[in-house]
Parts: sequence; structure tokens; C-alpha cells
Amino acid sequence: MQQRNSDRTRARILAAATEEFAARGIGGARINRIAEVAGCNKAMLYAYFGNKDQLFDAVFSHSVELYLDEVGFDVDDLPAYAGRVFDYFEAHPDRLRLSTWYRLERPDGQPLEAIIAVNQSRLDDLQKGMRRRVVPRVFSPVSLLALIQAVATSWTSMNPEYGESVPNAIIRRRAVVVAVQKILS
Amino acid sequence: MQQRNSDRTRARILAAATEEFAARGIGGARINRIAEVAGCNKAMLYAYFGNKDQLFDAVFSHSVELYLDEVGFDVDDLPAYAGRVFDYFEAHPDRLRLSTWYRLERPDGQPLEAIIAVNQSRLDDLQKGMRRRVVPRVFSPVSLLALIQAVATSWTSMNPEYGESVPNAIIRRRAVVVAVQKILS
DNA sequence: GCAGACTAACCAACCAGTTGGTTAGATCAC
DNA sequence: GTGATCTAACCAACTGGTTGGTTAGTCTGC
Repeated sequence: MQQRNSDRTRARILAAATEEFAARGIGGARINRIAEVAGCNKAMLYAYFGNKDQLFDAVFSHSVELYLDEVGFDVDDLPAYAGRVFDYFEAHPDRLRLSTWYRLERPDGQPLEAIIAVNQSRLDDLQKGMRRRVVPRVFSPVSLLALIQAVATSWTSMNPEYGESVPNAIIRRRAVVVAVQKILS
Repeated sequence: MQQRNSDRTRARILAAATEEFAARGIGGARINRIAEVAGCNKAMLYAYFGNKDQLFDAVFSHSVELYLDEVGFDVDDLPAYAGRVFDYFEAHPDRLRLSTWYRLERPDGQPLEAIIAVNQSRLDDLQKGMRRRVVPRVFSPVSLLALIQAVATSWTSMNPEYGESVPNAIIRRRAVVVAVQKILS
């Protein structure tokens, strides 16, 4: 066990910050708590990441990177894509929370380059798919992407007031996939 | 113009608090700012609403009440219902933000009675609609409600990274209504 | 005149961010 | 190889400012 290791410390801070930001958001996160969970001094966070906002940026960018790496887009089978998005956020609810905090707490933050690029590439794919008659032309590419995204994450945006009546993951997943199939019909 | 009027002061506090909570959430809201915008002393908030959390409860409950009063549920025309939900949150984006903050910052808060009751009544309506063959049985009532809700608010949950490519309200509304029609087909 | 609407001034706790200094471990002269 | 030197990882303690919440007392409509 090394006592000093900048990579390891950096990673521990990032992990602790991810947990804290996902649970409490940018404003609600506490630097002290992150440092404590990371097992290092508060000053290290500032040495490695600058300040609280920049730390959140690092956390969120990393989270988006992981998402884009893991969930591949596929115009030829959009229901399956929706299923994968569902699976991903079912396995990593923290990452969806992170993006919700980002949307709420950074209403006019300048958009992330990486996401813009991915969005554009997906819109292009959809356009091509429409020309190839693989994707119906009922909706515009943007509308379709928004609908699929919303349907895939429909359960997480539900009120907690449903309680026990919320079905299990298998049934919820099927609802997502079938709904996207129907939207594309 | 009265200088002292408890109803009026209470209403001004509620309005200011709604604005502040919608913009910054529970943790991010500042009591001082609310008092300043309401044009009264901070101590009045505590006299009328107890504390910050209870003030948020009052704000959120009131917001939910307005929503339930204004957007009527109708099993016989669910696409139109989705359209009304869309219109409502297009006109009052603050109220959607409020409910998102609630979901994020009160993950284990005990559910609101009013919402539970409304949900149950809507699920019952859907069940009856399915028996009357007005609503297809492809999805369970809960699944259907979740899907419709998600589709109706699909645009607000979009990343800010789409920028200019987001279409205008009329086109977005049509996408919502058509999507629900297709889900029900 | 008095209940209760209202306020200025206050407080302990907390917060993001800083500072001055310590120490583990790599580097190098010999 | 090994002691001296240097670098950078690390930390306890602090700072200026803010926060939710309180209190003691003033004012006013009825």
C-alpha cells in the first residue's frame, strides 16, 4: 500500500465526488464530505481540480464519457437502443441523477463539446436512416431522439407517489422497448 | 394599500419562495433572498411557515394543487391529455422544475397524500377504460401513465446541448400528441 | 389598549477556499 | 551504496463570509 500516489488520490477524490454530487447536487455537495470519503485532505481537491464547480465538471464529463462509451447508438434497431439506455440507467441511477442536477443547476452553462458532437452524429445517423427507409419519417430526427430518450428513462422521472404499484425491471423494460417500437410504426 | 395584512404577506412569501425554489432547489434557495423579494422580514417566513423545509412543502403542495386543478385527466382521449400536459408545462416551466427538485432532493420523503389519491384514481380510470375497450391492453395502467407522462415532458428533459436544433412549440407539441397516439395504437 | 403583524439586530454553525509547513520518496553527487 | 538535496504529495489549522434560525422589542389596525 503506497502512501503517496497522485493518480490514486485523484481517482479516489473523483469517486467520492461522484457519489456526493449524484446524491446532493452541486449546491448541496459538501467539500468536507468529499474529502472525508476520499480519505484525504480538503486542500487536495483544490490542488487537483481547482474548485467545486470544476470538480463537478470533471465528475460529470467523466460520467458522460462512460455513458457514451458503453451505450452504442444503432439506427437499425432503435427499440434495442432504448432497451440498452434503460439497462444502463437501471444499473447506474447515479449517472442519470448527475445529468438531472446538471440540467437544473447549470441552466445556462455552456454546453459540453463532447455531447454536441455525439448529438449531431446521432441526428445525422437518423437522417440517413430515414433516407434508407429504415427509420420512418413521421417525426423529425430531433423529435425522435427526444422521444426515445424520454421513453427509455420514463420510470426514473416518475413520482415516488406510485410506491408499490411500480412493476419490476423486466416489465418496465418491455414497456420501454414496445413503446419505442410503436412510436416507430 | 394596507401596510399590514397577514394574508397578503403570506401570499407574497409563497410567490417569492416558489420563484426561488424553482430556480435553485431546496438546498440552493436562500431564505434572505426570498424575504427580500417578498418585501418583508425574514422572521415572517418562520412565523408563517415554520422553517425552510416546511416552506418548500407549502410551495410544492400549492404547485401540485394548481396542476391537478388545471390539467384534467381523460381516458377517452389520452393524446389530448398529453397535449394539455405539454401546454401546461410549456406555460409553467417553473412547476416542472419544482417537481424535479422534489424528486432529487427528497429521495425518501414520504409521498404526498394528494398525489397518491390522484394517481390511484387515474389508474382506476385506465383500468375501466381498458375494460370498456377504449384503452388498449398492451401496457399495464402504471406503465401507460409513466409513458404518457414521460412523452408529454420529453422536451424539458433534453440536454441543453441541442441548442438551435430544437424545434418550436407547435412542432414539439405535435410530436408529443402523435407519439401518444402511436403508443396507444 | 392590545393582539398580532412586523422589524433590526443578533447568533452559532457552517461553508468554500487558503496558508504555511511537513514528509515520503525520487534523484544525484561521490 | 549512501547521505545530501530536491520535488511534490499531503495536511492541520485558519479565514472571511454566509446560512438558517431566533429574540426582544416596535408599530398599527381594529
